[in-house]
Amino acid sequence: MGGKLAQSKARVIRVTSFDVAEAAGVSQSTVSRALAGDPVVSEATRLRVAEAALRLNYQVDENAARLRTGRTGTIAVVVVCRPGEDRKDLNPFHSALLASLCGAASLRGYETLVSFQDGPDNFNGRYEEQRKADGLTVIGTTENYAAWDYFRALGESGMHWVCWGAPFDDVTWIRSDNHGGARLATEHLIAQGYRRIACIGSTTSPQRQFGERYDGYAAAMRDAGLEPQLVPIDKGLPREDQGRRAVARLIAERTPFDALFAVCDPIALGALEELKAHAIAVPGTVGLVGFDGIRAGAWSSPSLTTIEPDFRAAGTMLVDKLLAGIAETEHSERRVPVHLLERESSRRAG
Amino acid sequence: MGGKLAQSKARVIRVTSFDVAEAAGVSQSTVSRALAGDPVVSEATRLRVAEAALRLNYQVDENAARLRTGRTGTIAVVVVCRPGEDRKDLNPFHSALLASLCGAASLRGYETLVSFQDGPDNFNGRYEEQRKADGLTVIGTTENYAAWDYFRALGESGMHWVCWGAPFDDVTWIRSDNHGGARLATEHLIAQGYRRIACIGSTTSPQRQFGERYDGYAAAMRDAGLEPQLVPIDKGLPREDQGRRAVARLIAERTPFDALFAVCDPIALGALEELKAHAIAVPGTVGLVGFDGIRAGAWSSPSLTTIEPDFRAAGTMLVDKLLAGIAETEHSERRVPVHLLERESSRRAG
DNA sequence: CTGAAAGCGCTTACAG
DNA sequence: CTGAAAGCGCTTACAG
Repeated sequence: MGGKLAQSKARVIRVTSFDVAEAAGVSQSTVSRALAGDPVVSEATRLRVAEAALRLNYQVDENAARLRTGRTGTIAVVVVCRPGEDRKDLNPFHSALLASLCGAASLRGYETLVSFQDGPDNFNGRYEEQRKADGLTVIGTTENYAAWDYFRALGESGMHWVCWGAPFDDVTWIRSDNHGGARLATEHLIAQGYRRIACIGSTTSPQRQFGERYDGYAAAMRDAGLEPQLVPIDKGLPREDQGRRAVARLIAERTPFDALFAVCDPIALGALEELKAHAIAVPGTVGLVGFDGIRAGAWSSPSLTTIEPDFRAAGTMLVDKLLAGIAETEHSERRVPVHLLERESSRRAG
Repeated sequence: MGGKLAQSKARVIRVTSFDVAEAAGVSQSTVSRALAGDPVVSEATRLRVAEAALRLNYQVDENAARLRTGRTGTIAVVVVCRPGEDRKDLNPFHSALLASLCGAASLRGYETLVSFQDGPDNFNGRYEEQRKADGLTVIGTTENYAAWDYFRALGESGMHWVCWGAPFDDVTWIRSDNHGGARLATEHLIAQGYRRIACIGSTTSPQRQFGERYDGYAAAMRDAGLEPQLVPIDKGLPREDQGRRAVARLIAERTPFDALFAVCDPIALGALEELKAHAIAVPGTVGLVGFDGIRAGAWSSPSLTTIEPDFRAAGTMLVDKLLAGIAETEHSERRVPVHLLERESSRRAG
């Protein structure tokens, strides 16, 4: 009975364009044209219709409109999560990227239809076929390989999509300028007078950006006549712990080093803690630069020099690349610009 | 010509339920029933239909389905921005809340339709009338009063909505347990032996939580027989600067204090910087507790003791309260639980 | 400039 | 268990 009542209440009197037509004394098709701003309707009619629509509190039923036109004005956004992970606990990077994406779409006149997906029972990228969106953006954790395989396969069928974070290169992606950023970081350390600069990172991580950052670092080192040196991270640990372990290992092995480039900020912050634990002065004895520009780096002691991608650009580039794909327009950019955020951890006097 | 070409390509061969019907040798209505899982169709038929649908790559046109049923399975989320502010540059708090909300909706089987709104030309909360969503959640900056007035007025018309961040109390909101959290913070400082505890905050801010936090602080002080003392923040400045200024003023005025409770973490971090600039030991000479549990506080030196709201709960509570409103069910919770995150800035030996 | 009509692709009573 | 038919509320040729 409660259910029936609720249902009958839900079936509230809907105002349709026919009601507006009657109130304005015109036909339903004229209402549609007038409200859509078709210049063919006379100003007087448009006004009468607009007034009636306002008075009746009329809104176009978008489902009916879309059924006719096929246009949705919507971009689907899928956030890939770790299976079993709490969907409500997205990390700050992905939260910021999601927000940037939604904001950029909004500026282009699109709404975003967001869903979180973590397993085969809820994978869905068929938004175009379902007529729920004009295209798809996929972001989220790199680690969910099943998800990325699913979307890569879907893409074969010609749907419009772009992504950030896929573990492979043969899809349409946007990424930070990792190579250029790592080069910036390394050249900065060299300019500060550091010479034995090690890189805490990985060349084999599914995180493509880690490899790209190592490459940028190594290129800058070689250009300066210096020997690149990789301190590999231990898989499966939290990033901070990977940083701590890497430094602990360097010290235990008595490897000489006077600076560290960490392929991401959390690794750098962990490394910083371990250096402090060993009473190694930063930046006095060892210089340190991270990558990503996370906020926490501004409050560490010393504050962390880092490479900061332009996040706002990230959202815009994803949206613009997607829209270009839909419109079959050229759009060659796919690297988000980065800049050096120089703080204390790399500031060596002289 | 390019436009025409693009259009003709867009008008790609759509697979409908009639195509599936033909392929499976049944009627269109049977296809609809079979794919919807109607138990009335025979297992053999269901299999034939499912196979044909898969082979033809068929997906239900959700616009047509919704036009018939009226259900959307979608929650609209409006993010209120500052007018003129870059929509792509949402602060970490709102990014996290947005992500939490989308994730929570996802767990309840809903997708979220996100839009960013900042001015009268793009205000839109008419998602139910437009049949784009079953209800609305509004989050974002408190400062955009025009936006909040718009949504409050809309709410009068009986639409389903809940919000976080409105500058008034007479709407359906979810908030942190600000009073309880401030009490926790204050009692913690008292337990650590601090007595002259000042509160950096405001009792008149449109940010309702600031007033609630001051009240909780004041209540805890009085319960302990101590005198509450408010250090008001200067309007219109970045939060960090408000913290710096407040501490500078306390020192300039030679007001005695041995601890500070800041009504939010950024204010606390600014206060911490100013204390350090004056060589005042934290927590040795002055104890400090913030509110919000932002990540940066974990990396400050000393790290910041704070009150952390349960963000995951925030998204869930918003979604559940909205869904309860739609279903006309009881849902009385509206305070997100908080807990004390004890770190270094308040840890006084003895 | 306006109206009558077709049709977008479904779901769901109604019959059988 | 299945099919024929109505109808959800629009947009847009087609006529006038």
